[in-house]
Amino acid sequence: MSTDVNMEHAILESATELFLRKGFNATSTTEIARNAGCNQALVHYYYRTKERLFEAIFQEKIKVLVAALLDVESNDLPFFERLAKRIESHFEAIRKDSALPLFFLSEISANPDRIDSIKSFVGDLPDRAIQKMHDELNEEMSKGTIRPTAVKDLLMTIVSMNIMGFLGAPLFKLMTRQTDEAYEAFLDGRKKENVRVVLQSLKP
Amino acid sequence: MSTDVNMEHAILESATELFLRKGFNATSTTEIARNAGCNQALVHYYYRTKERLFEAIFQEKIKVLVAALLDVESNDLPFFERLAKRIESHFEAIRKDSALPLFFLSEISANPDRIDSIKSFVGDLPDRAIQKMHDELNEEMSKGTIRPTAVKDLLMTIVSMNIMGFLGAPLFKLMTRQTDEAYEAFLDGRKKENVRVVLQSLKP
DNA sequence: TAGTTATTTAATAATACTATTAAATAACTC
DNA sequence: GAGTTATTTAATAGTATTATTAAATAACTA
Repeated sequence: MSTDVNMEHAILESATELFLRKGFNATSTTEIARNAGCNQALVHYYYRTKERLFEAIFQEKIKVLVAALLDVESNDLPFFERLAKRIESHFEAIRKDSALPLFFLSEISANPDRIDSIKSFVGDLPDRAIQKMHDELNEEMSKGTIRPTAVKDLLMTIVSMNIMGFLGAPLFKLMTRQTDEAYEAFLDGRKKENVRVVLQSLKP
Repeated sequence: MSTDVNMEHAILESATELFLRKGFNATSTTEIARNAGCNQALVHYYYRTKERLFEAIFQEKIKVLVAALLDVESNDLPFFERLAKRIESHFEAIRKDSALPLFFLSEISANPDRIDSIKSFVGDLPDRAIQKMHDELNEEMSKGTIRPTAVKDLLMTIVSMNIMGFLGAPLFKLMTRQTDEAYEAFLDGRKKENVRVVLQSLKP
């Protein structure tokens, strides 16, 4: 935490950390203030309400998520290599902010209205990304290089494979009795494994 | 809710529903009581504290989870068919209680101590299941019918594929603009798709 | 039916939390 | 440096929450 030259920012960082780890309801503005090193009233001075503070963070994190899903502006590699690159890039994006998936899923579950906040934000970006992928898949299918494949299924498979290792970390560590280090190493291997599984699943 | 012949049970059901949907912190004993149709003090009469009530439910749901992961007492089919059966059975187990994965993941994230509660409960069950699968895989590998495969990777792939469709439902529905019905149909298809992807990933 | 125990409620103590206000301090402007 | 604005704090109103207690009601037992 940068020496509070900017307390407003320190509060945002403190709140981000706590909201991501413990969720909206389990985090109090008192705790946010303590963690940021200021008086509790200051949290309200800058953000008026806990809800607004949360919204600010939620919106910011939606940006990160959307970027992670779509930013993979790909090059002119052949299909399979291009796809491999995207999967790896998606994997790395999640690794960088690995608390995000659970954060979104639980906050949406606890308060479904928040999905509107996402809806208005992402607009038609997903549609365009899906359309693009659709075209790419069609081209390969007509060449017979991949089996008939629905975009939704491919996307679901990629996201499933890439997210679960991070999402389920505590439970997997427990079930497989792995230390934190061993699990980190395991995750490293998953990146390649995910690519392999997805690509192989497309083979005719 | 069965006409409260048994209010203790009604409270448990009410709390289960609310805890699963909104999590521990977002659920008050007042709400649990209202939802069960009784006075708030009765919740404490039967369960003393909110924490104990939660523990009771958490423990009960661990049983369900463990059963879902391990109960697949399989028959004497050939390897690939046996595995397919297990994957489908796992998929159905999750579908039956599809709020459980998020419930565990978020409660553990919000309060990591809860993992001890799981640890003491499951004992060496995971170890034995993993060992068993390990033996089965080794047998196939030595016959050359599957590629070299680590149990952990195979398990992670199966769980990833089977859980994500339920876990990510709200977000996937949003991203792909599917109605609830369309998404249900999509999930139906996922069961077979998951089996296909996993089996294909084992091919040498 | 009288007495005993179990269930349920109303009332409330104790606490924690969000948000506001007024005052104090620091930073800035001219 | 005086005046103005921005930042920060202490104090607190208002509310919700968990948990307890004592009393009321229902169920059971002999």
